[in-house]
Amino acid sequence: MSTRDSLGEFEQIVLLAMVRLGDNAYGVPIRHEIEKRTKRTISIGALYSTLDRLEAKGYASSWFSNPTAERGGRSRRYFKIEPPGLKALERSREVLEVMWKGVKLGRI
Amino acid sequence: MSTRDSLGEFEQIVLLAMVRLGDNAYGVPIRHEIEKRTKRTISIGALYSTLDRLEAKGYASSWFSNPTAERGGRSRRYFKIEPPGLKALERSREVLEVMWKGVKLGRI
DNA sequence: GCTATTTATCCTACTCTGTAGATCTAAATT
DNA sequence: AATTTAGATCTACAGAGTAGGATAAATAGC
Repeated sequence: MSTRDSLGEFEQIVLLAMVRLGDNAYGVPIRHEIEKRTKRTISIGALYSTLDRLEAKGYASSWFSNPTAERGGRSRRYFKIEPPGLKALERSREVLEVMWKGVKLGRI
Repeated sequence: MSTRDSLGEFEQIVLLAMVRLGDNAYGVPIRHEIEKRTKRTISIGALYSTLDRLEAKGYASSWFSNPTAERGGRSRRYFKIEPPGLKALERSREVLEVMWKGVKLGRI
């Protein structure tokens, strides 16, 4: 691992979507939440590989639900942010905050 | 190029350092500004390769100064953010803003 | 029961970004 | 001319971002 240990931008976005969704955080709604809020489409692959990496780093955990009674059967893989993920999110926000502090782009 | 066209986190940080420094934005002070504000060390190589990439994408421009009268001779390569860089910075900020909006990590 | 439909995740492959630090350049000082 | 100082370049690799086709599993309808 690098010495850096802060998050990439997309990792932040995915973690935040997870936080926003709470108990309903699995692949499909996570993707939907990001697309809805950021107005940009994200591919399925982009999402799942990021989720896998977040889990591998201990920033999130996942487990499978029993299938529901709705049509369409594959089990959902639910995600939850873990304490190191929370810390990393905070650090990332702080770093950008100190760099932005006082900057007004309009005046350049 | 990807379809994404927003900035990586470190790219944002470097562009913001450039903005903060105004007329004094060349390698050494850029690095110093980032280390001072974020409290993390960054390697010389990390900085220059990012600067090169930002320039290649048209987000920044650079030019060489005539050497000054100080000891230590190599010309400074000054950097300036360009309009597409400003736009990209704004977009990146907006994306993170909508994802953060209303999130309170303390309550998780 | 078999097939179509629906929901959802997995897999593979590739490009771009992040990171490191040794090396190279060139002027001013001694 | 040797040393010191400021500064940029180079090479190489690890990690994050991106894309979409393939796969899986359940229900609905016949």
